[in-house]
Amino acid sequence: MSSKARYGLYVAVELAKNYNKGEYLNVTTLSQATGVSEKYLEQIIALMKKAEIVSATRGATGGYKLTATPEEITVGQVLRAVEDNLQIVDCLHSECSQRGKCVAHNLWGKLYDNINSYLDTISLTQLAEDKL
Amino acid sequence: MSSKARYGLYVAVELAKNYNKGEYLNVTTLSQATGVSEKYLEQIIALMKKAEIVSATRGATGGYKLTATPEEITVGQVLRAVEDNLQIVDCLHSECSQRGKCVAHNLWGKLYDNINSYLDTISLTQLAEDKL
DNA sequence: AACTAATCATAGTAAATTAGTAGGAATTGA
DNA sequence: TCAATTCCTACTAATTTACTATGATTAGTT
Repeated sequence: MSSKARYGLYVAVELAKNYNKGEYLNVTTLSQATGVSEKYLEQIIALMKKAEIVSATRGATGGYKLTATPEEITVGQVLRAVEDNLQIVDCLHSECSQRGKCVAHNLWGKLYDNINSYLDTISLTQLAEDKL
Repeated sequence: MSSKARYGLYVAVELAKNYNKGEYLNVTTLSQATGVSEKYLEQIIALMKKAEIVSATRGATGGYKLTATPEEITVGQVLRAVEDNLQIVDCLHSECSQRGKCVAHNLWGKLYDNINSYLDTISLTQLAEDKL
């Protein structure tokens, strides 16, 4: 797992903690809470936004919030949004010249399913409360 | 997963196919069977040997064979031997200054356990016969 | 004893990836 | 209009990956 995965979880947990307030948290606040630079967080949050885990408002008073409750959003959603390597190998979800010939290919597919079904059992609430 | 993981599985499957003959396969044979260079395979097999999945004899007529039956050896054993990244993050099994403070750390541990317990249900025989 | 075929050990390297930094455009509330 | 914010994209140093290369060591054969 890359630093993006870890930082993505930090951001998600921070937004989860503040979810009931209904406010948008800006990147400066998130940077202070997580200890990650604002500029790097922007890039990571952009991926989460693309995956529709967070929504944003721009301009003054802008910021980010979760698009669903922390009970509904899973660790799997966050990691798939942020971590390219979660797909195990590049050829798994693109075309692969060895498809069918490579003994590993099907294994990677099954492993991917296994990992994701586990990660999707864990909500942000569970992660935040360390109830794994 | 790196190329070492894939090639490690190729080698393991090839040795599994020839297990009943009881012979040692040399790296030239394995290279031809897998399409991977001899020199790169040597390095990968060295890791498998260190993990006691394969044994070797040197000198003329030397080569490699599995240390147990293909039914007994699991895909998990091979991948742990060969793939550093299987441990998800470096800090998981070494000292980590953030231990306890980092919400991700425990998750990585649970994920690691989950992945390995899955991979350890799959034998080389199953992999070779594509019965996942 | 010499020869040959093999493993074993380790150094080196080009390409790709990671983990950021940096600059500035676009947006929006006051 | 101004100021605070997100959004977009280019750049870069350090690390990792995926090998290649060289040579020492070992052991069966002649």
